[in-house]
Amino acid sequence: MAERNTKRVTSADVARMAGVSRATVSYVLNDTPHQTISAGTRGRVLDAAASLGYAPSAAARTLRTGRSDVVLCLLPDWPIGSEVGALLTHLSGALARRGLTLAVHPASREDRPISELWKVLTPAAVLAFEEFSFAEITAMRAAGVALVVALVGPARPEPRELHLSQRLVGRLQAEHLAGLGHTRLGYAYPDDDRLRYFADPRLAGTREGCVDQGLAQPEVRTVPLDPATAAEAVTAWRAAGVTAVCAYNDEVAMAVLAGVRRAGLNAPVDLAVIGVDDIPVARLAEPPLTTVTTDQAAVAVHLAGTVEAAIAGRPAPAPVPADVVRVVRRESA
Amino acid sequence: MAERNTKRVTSADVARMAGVSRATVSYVLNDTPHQTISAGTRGRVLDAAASLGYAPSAAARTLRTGRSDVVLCLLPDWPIGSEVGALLTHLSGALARRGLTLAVHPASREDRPISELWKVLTPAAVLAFEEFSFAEITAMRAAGVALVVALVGPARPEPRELHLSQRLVGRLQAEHLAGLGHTRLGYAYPDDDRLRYFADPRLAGTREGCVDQGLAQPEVRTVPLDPATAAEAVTAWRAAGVTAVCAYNDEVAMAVLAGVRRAGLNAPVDLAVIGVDDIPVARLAEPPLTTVTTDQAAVAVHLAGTVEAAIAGRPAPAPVPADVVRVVRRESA
DNA sequence: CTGTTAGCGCGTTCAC
DNA sequence: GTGAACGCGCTAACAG
Repeated sequence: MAERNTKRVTSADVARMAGVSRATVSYVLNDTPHQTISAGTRGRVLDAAASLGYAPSAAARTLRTGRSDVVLCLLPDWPIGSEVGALLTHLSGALARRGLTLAVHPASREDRPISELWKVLTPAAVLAFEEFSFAEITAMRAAGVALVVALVGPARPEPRELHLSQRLVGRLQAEHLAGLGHTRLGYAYPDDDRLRYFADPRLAGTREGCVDQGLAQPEVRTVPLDPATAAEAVTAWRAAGVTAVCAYNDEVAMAVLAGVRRAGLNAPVDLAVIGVDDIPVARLAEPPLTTVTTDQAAVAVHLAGTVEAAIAGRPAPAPVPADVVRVVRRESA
Repeated sequence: MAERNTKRVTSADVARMAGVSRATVSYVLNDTPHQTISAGTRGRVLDAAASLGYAPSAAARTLRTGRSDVVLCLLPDWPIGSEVGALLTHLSGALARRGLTLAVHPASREDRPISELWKVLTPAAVLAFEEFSFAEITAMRAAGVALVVALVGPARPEPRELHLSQRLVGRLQAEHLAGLGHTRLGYAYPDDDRLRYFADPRLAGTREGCVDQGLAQPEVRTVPLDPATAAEAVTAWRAAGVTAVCAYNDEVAMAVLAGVRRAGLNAPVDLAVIGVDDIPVARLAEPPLTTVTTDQAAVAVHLAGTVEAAIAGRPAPAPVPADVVRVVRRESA
């Protein structure tokens, strides 16, 4: 109640109020194992801490332990969609429940090199959408960062954390279209090269789905967000016998729809289209866009579990289940 | 070069290598005023620091000075668009050039209260999109946070940092439509109540623009992202003699366009529409959407200047110029 | 068992 | 230009 802060409340203040030493305060507040503190003392310390509004100084703790409770997430300089925004929001909550704080850092060319960043924040873990160099990884590890992950990127020794859900997305698109009776699929690949680390696993998933459903491999075409160019792609697909296309995301899907109209055709009768993300304008498309959504909350929980396990030195949790992705059926497919 | 890190490099290492005391290292590296260090010593310290790859521990510095170089930006739990994403990216760069590090924290209900957050990070400044309580503000100030700003929100004593650019956006929409000969405007207000802190200043700008251009006040209608409901709004506008509408953003604008089609009409002949943001799918709309964009880099630089000034105790810089906003002309208006 | 004393981690800054 | 203390929480060693 009495929160008439003027200066920072330190553990010394709590100790004084509870009539114990600072060490005791620390033991109580951290539930230190192998230290037995009487219930009475414990209660007095907890009460004092609460009534003073005590929050330990992260700086001091970090200085002492060599590692902060911050999980640093480096954003790429390429456009990230609302999907990633939602993921981060959920990740923030999931980490908070584990006593970790998410700090997101939007990259920018004018920025200092990332080494500056982690040296400055001494994070417990670093997540990134872009690749780290080997030198960077070893340097961070040496500096005490428990987990360093590139969420996406070329699948090397082990697959990336976010690959699985991306693959599931692509697979589900193919399954949905196959279920509608389509046998010849197209794949609308994004024009921005920087998106390939997301696009490749999605396309791989679609390929897998085609194999499973006994369909031929999809006809892949790059589709920029431009009606005229998209119309050319549509014409080419039609000439190849394609009757339905999986798009990298809803934006590309809407470009395909614009291309269909521009070509004087109609979706889904002339060409069915399915996107990814269910962005707000997907339902405003002409026709409203069928799309695949991901349960970002579930992915976030998995990611948080992976981070926590790495920090505690425990093995990583089981991968996300296949039902994190789901089709939102509208008129376009 | 020799960056074979194994442990953290500390100022003691630099001091040893340069053959001076730690105090001297600190003075050299911080360019401390009123401390005269000979050029020779200076050079040796700088060389040692560089060759060791020395980066001061932020934790120790924060512990000592009571304030970190982190600028904390709290995101709201309501959907933020790519506009804000771009702003943050530029802000990150602009702050970095001033020696400050941006840490973005996506809010979430499951999160701990924000007091936990700033107590833990001891940021130099806190920016937020939501309102702080008076108690929170005083507590943060007392804890050493130099600047606490709610970027948007009800304009109280002084207007919010981001109000001006929002007003300029709304004003420019009205001016553009007036320039096209329209005399009776509509305003498409977003359905999500949490967006009103952005929507209100935009609408206020449109009202100002109408006054300046000698037009009647705009006919305001709430437009959800749903074609059927949007069609009703379109019909009502038409009945009221409205020939052009300013939309809160591109998504709402695309809803209006969907409503126009649903009502069996055509844009821009039956109703002209102008959006805000120039999201990627705006050019894919039917017809392609005319919209207003903001130079987020300029806004970010202004914001960074405000933060820097507050930390240094200097007066705030001049507000952003009117030309941070610009019309992207396409077919819808 | 219960709790205390003491020193560390690292950059900053005052006094000599 | 240097020695030394400080900021604050953690934890090994130790006393009652």
